[in-house]
Amino acid sequence: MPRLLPAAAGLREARGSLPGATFAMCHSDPLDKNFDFAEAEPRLYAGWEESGLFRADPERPGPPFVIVIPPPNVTGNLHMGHALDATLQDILIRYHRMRGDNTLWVPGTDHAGIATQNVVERALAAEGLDREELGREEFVRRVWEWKATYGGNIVRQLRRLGASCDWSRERFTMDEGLSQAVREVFVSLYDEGLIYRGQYIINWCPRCHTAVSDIEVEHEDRRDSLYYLRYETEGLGPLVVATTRPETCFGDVAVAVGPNDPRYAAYLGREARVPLTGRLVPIIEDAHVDPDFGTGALKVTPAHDPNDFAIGQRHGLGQILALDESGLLTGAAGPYEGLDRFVARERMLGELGERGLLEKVEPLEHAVGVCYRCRTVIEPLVSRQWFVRAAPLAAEAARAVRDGRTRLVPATWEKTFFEWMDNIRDWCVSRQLWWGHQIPAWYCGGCGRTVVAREAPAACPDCRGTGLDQDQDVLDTWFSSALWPFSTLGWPERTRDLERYFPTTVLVTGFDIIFFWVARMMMMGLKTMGRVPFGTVVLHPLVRDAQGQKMSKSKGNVVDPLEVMSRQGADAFRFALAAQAGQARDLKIDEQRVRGYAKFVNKIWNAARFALSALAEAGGAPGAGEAPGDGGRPAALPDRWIRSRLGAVAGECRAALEGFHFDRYCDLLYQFTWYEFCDWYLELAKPILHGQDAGAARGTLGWLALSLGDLLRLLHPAMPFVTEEIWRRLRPGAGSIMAGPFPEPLAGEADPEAERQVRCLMDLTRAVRQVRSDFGLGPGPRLSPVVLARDGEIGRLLESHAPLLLRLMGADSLRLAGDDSGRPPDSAANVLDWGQVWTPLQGLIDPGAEAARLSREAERLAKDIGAASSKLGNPGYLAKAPEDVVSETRERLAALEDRLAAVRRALGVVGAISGNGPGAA
RNA sequence: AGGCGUGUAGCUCAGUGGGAGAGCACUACCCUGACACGGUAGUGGUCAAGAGUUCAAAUCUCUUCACGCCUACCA
Repeated sequence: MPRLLPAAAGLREARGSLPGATFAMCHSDPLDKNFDFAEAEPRLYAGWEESGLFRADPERPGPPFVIVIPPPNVTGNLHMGHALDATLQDILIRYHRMRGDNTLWVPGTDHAGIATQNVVERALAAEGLDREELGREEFVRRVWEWKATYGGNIVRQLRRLGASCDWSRERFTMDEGLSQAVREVFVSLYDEGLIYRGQYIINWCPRCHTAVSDIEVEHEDRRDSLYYLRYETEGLGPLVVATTRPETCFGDVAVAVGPNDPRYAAYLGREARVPLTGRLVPIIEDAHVDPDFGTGALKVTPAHDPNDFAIGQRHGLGQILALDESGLLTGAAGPYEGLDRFVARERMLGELGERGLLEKVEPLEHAVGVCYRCRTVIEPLVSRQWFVRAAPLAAEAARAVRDGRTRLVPATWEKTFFEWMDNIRDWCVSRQLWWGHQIPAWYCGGCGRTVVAREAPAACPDCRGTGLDQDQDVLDTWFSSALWPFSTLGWPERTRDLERYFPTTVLVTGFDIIFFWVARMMMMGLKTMGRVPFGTVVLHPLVRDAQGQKMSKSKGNVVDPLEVMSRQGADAFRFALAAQAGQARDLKIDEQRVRGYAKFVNKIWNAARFALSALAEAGGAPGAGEAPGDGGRPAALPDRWIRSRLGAVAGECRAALEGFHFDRYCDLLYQFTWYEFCDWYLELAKPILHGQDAGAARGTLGWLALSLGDLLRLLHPAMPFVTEEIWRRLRPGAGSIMAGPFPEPLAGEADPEAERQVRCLMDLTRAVRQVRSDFGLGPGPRLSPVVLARDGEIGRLLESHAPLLLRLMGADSLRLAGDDSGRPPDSAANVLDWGQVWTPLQGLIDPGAEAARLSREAERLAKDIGAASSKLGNPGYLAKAPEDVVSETRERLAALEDRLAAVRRALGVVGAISGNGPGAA
């Protein structure tokens, strides 16, 4: 009678109190040859969502395991980076959920200031509208409207991937609660003097019409020109200055030369005439000037160059704005006023040439700053902006990483992190946009006082005037994302979620936003919460195309994850991403590889098909929880073996996931599933299942079902859909596979004896198959191998499994022969007497080719034997190498020698067949 | 300029002190009753180059070469 398997024999049942779930009927026929992912994925996902298994409950027991998703842009569509990010997070979340941890995965989206504003502006342009026409209020209303219509894309797309987020906790960076968090942080940092407003040189995008922070400027190498301009002086002849931006000369306030530069000693204290304007500026010396670059003289334009700005400060020089916010020349440029900077440059060069003020032009390769959003050349500009004083915050963040409160994985990123944190500059947080968190600062029209407050003040605290105007700027979008780990949990309210789930456990993201996001979350988390916002940061590679090129629309090499999923299925896609998520910096996504894992999904599906049909044949599925057998331990060798191996693999999977080695986890399961579970276990189980012994068949069937279930559980975090679909057929009514448990190695299941015996069966089988293959026999001819059984145990093993071996080998009979060498075989392959097998094969083989092949093998073996024996003849090795290493080498040497002997015997046989081949050497 | 990283089979990549591995591709044979999206057996490598440390180096150290990325105020 089948009975319930005792817990000790199976893998632990679910702990905790995850809600049981009921599911809709399975639709596809269990006997379909392929998994119909297109049908199953949406159905399964809907079932999961309804079941409530994604939802976190702070009152449940269990250690918290919390991830906040890196919020994608609300206007965005799922790209490869998101897909990788979400896959890795989902693997961790599902693994920990199955383990019984109290898991929470917070999803959400980012309002993405510039990006979103640009997108909506483009859409309006298509309607013939522009933002200025609409006015701020109407424009912002349109953006919200846009968000309502299109903002759900990415969230739906994450569902297609199988992401098990807690959608009841979905957040948006401009939600009321999160906006409140933003104001709260801004005001308290201002009160502490960590936020200030000031007139400094900043990076200005003339297309987006806004300031951008230093890290939002990307540098592109460009071939440009270096122009040598003559600045006339009184009596001393012209002073030649090299510049790449001649149009900024209208903003020049000085010419600087290096300290103690003998070439220019006479010029110091004199004045130079700015070309085309006739304006006189002082000639000064400053340490910044590199005497070896250009002419060793530098024009100083404090309003339009960060270095010149610093020089201007040092020397108390003024500033002249030569360019406006659209990149057009100002009134300072006289006749050039109103011209675009690049147009003006061309025209000026003509005039300079005509007037003999252009000494020469040299080609120059240099880096040009461009806007990371629209790639327009950035114009440094003096402007009044809000800044976060970053150094003290960064110092805390760096300390937290140095003392291990937050760990970066892989740790090599720590150096990069410190490098930046130790050299951090103040963060310009104001943006001249309409879409975003408006800065909570008000200016009194009466007395000019600035009021920074959580809510709009009714009147000026100084003059009581009511004419207060709020700052028109909004905050950098990264300001609100920096608060994400706690703002999403309800802060500044003291919520139950915040208490239970903060700090979060792991942050998973690409290394490209370490500075933009990770560092700033650390700074804000430490400042605001007094704790690091996450314990571990997992930095994954960046996804590239199959050639390793960055994906971009202009290159046309963008691979759409949705398309890949619709062709190959979400499971295959996820598995491909995770299997390649090693410690490298690039992840090359190639659909061929995804296709390979789709085959793997098919392999799993068919293994299940086999098991399910065997269960059905046995008269109603006993279910994986039921198995006959004694004392809950498997009796048959294949079952003992697979239980032992499953336990070991479960342990390795756990270790891989705990260490964030997603690639190892995937590789492990791919190899085990295909080459052990399918190729060997199922094959070894077949004769038992189809055999005469009904009790044995029932027993193996139970273990087969149980083991398949455990395998599915191991695979589930990476391949949620197919594993769930099979699980429901395998254990109807048992609830979702995602409720766990995740298999773990149990001491009672390790069975080294069974593993050794199965290895031996495998070696023997392989040896015979090799004979068959080497001689090109095909499956037709029946063989009668003779095995040299050199010890009683092996003999008994072979005798007890003779039918199995005959089946595997395709042999008619299997004979055991004694051996007089007395050496115990350590590799069963070596006990086959090939000569006995081959002798009757005369006429079926090509002796010449066979002799050549065997000679090559003999050569290789001799080389390996030479290496191993010289090692064993080395006194240093024997003295210093660990004992197990030495004995391993001895065993290997013996095995190699056995093999060589067999190959030589074989050569003798081949020689005998050919009549003149190489003799038995 | 500085920092980081990479270089292992045709391709994509694991492997961090003791037998050079995986997937794909390739070759041969096989539609064996889960799967031809399959099975079996194979081919293929001076682990970029050189030197050093060690009984022992793909692995540790140094140098060189090639490539990539990041940071940076050479106008």
